[in-house]
Amino acid sequence: MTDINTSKTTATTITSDKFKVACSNCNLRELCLPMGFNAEEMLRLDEIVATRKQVKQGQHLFTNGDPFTSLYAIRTGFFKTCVASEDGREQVTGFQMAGEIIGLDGIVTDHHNCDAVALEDAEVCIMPFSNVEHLSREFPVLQRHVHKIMSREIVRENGMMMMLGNMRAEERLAAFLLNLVQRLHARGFSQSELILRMTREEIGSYLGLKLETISRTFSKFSEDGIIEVKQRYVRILDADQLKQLCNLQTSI
Amino acid sequence: MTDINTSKTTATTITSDKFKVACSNCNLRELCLPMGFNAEEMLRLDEIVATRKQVKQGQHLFTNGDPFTSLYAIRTGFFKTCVASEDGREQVTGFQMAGEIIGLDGIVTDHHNCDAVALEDAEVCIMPFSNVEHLSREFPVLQRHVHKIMSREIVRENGMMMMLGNMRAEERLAAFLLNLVQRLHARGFSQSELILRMTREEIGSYLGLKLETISRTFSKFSEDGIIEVKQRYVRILDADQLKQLCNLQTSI
DNA sequence: TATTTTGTTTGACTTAAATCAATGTGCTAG
DNA sequence: CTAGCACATTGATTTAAGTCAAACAAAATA
Repeated sequence: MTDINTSKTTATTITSDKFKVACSNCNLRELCLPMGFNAEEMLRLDEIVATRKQVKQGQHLFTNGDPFTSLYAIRTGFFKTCVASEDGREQVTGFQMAGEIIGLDGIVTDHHNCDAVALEDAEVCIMPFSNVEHLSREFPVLQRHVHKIMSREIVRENGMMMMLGNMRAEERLAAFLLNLVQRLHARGFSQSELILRMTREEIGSYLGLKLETISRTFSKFSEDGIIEVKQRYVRILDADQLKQLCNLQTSI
Repeated sequence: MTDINTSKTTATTITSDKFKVACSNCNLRELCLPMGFNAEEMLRLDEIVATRKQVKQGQHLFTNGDPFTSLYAIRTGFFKTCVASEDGREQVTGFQMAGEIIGLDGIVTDHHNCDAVALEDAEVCIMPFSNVEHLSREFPVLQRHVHKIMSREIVRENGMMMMLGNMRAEERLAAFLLNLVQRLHARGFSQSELILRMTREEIGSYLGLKLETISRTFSKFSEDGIIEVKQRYVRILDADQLKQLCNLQTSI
């Protein structure tokens, strides 16, 4: 377990390289660095990411109905977003990790339309949306980036609709694992092993399945030699077979 | 059938009032009218909606993989958007009517990530996205509006995920009908009757169900006196019961 | 008008996943 | 160390929706 995404155990050892990679996308300042800004422009961009916030495991970053003021760029930690129906059924709509943005759901109504909950201790950058908009007017490259972030979320959710509408349990779980591992890999973690930050029930909610089905499907994959599972630890033994299982393009 | 959304039969009779309402949202010029722009500013905004395009029934407005250059504001007609998996399964991701925007899926990758198909003869405004971005920098109110359009789509898709992940066939169809009729009502059409522009199969694809299930559920609703169905014509007899069936907030 | 074609309804049967239930596992805290 | 708790696994059974198939209706075409 050298390379794995065990934040608590290895958080102190991941000091420079890993951390830089993991956070390379995590706020707009770092993000715009490779876009050729000068020092002064960088300072301006810093205005929108000056404030940081710690969120303890289990705590809500925001809740459905909260007034919308800011987007949040995740620096460290892991979140879920979920919506609830009137009669209490809950649907996890996404899992977000370092470098990803939460809060886009609030723009349209000026209040949030889902809950964001930390699945482990986390740190976020608070980006007041009026600042984002103001600076977007000044820096076209930032404006385009904000648009891309929103468009990416729309495309991701299109893929989720395909998954929930058309795919069988095995396909869904395969696509889910591949997507997770791919995103972790882009942050410098292993391609073949990961620690799940969520329960079987949360995975089930996300994939439109019950927790028992998730458990059974994990066991099936394990028996077939496709993965090795032990509690939250998952190692991918046969990525090709996993890819074959899901004909969905998890490209984004 | 006085008030119903029969575009072909009544298109010529809907000249002034109805047409204005139906199209009140249909492009940025009309949309920004109530925002207090002066004539000169209006002319500037006209730049991005100068071009119109006709799309015949069955034709693609754009196709997955097409280079992304523009958003499209629907003036008249009805579209579906859909994504396909590698093995050919198709998922309808949305139905769009006059006043709504298509093409947001293309921003993130500079090419489109779904197909947009006209379900009846349609006219759209072509809005080159670079123009939209340019003018957004100049007019904060337009910038905010563009952000809201994207956020609304994200929230809508969150609701779809709840639907596809948690709701039963009856709930899905009830929510679908209520949503359609509500959007039509906002455009000046009847609250209680509508003409479906799509097949049972397309409804099924959208709702994650098979066409036979759609047909059976229509029949069930009809037997229960909740709706009257005859082919594509639907009249809602008991909206309350329909609302009770779906505990989903179809607010947006 | 006759004839395909396309879309819809309905019935009989199957199945994937849900539900219900029991047991197992590994933390956490006293 | 062990008691309690949250989470996970596995088995038995049920069920909502899918599948297969036939008949029907409406629209398009000849």
